[in-house]
Amino acid sequence: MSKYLKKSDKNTNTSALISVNFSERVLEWFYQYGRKDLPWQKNITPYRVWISEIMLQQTQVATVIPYFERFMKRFPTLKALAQAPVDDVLSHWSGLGYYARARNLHKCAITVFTEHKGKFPHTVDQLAELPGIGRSTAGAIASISMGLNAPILDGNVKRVLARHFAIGGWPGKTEVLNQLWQVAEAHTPADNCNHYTQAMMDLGATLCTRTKPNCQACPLVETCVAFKENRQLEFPGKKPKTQKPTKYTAMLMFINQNGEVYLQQRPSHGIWGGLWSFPEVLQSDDQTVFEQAITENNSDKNNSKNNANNNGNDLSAAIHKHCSTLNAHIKSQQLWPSFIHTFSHYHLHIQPVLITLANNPAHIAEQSGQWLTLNNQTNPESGLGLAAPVTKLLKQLGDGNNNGNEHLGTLNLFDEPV
DNA sequence: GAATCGTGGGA
DNA sequence: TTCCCAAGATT
Repeated sequence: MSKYLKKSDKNTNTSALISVNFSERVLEWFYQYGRKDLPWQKNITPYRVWISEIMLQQTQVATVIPYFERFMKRFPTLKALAQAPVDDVLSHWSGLGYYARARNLHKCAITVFTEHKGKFPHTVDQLAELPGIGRSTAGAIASISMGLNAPILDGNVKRVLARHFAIGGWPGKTEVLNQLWQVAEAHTPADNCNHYTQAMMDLGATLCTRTKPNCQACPLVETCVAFKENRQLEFPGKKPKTQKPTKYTAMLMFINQNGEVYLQQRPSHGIWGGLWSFPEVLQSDDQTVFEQAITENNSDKNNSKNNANNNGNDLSAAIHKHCSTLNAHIKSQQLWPSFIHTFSHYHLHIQPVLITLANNPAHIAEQSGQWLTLNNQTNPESGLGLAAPVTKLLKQLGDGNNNGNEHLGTLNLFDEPV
């Protein structure tokens, strides 16, 4: 029994008539005005549609297109993806964000390859059991690439349905979401479901936009409750806003005499899971604590023994600890301008520290890090997944130690050696 | 039910 | 500048 089985009495009498009329108008509009030339709309296969749907989760079409092209070139088939190292997959995902999508994508490819003989299962329920595929993505894959009758409920469809049926409240609330799924099911047609799915997304993306909806051109304008009452912008309900906290960290950019930099792989869970990044020290939720740890070094260099705050938790101590572990000898170091990187749920204040070494430390087997040449860190050629701020810093390093940076004059230079 | 999980573009 | 949020899923 399907989790998403329609109730037999869902479409009755007038609602059935509206339903038929609703989808017919949407389809008619689509055949004339819908998008049909997006990369994943050519050579439609479950594999290509799946990749596109995962990339498009919480990500705009314009952003996805170049990633999709590169990804398909590197991983043309499910088998190619299943057999690739996860680092390679993450490197082709670098910059897209939500990296669990890439890890699940790889896991899913392996699952389909080994447990389903390389073919995606042809039911929504089975698709939704696969890693990274939820109900809406399963519906999209099933309808678009397999011709099955299945509803979807992405951000576009939520907006169209919420306005047309005046369904209030934030869709993040379960009750609102359930209402939207109910009308999504009720109006998904038995025939041409593949085109209907595409059509609803196009409607939301090109006409029923968040601001300035083009209602005059909409095939649903005659029955749209929000239009009739001129309340389009009230739907869908807004997410309650919360203030994002700020966290603090220092990134240690070690560069050896060969011009190689030291990166280490992050744990597979948590932020930037599985990506490669600079060693981080002095992580804190407290601005004052962090800034004191940063500035203590050069503010009181001649009196460090008498400084009550110099308790070993400052930047200098953290750097020496890392150098000891890496067998690195410091030649010089400097603070680069700090900057803010904003995530979906917090701000991260990043203080980069460039540490130029006087030697070339040997690789240590039991450590998760490795020394990498600087010039080919640009994704995806690096073969490693890199977080956006790391890519940015590596680029600045490669461009010649921050030359041309207007903020260079504000750098605080350490004495050397510390 | 509430948190977590990225990034870049547009208003 | 600041805020919102885009083809959501998972824990």
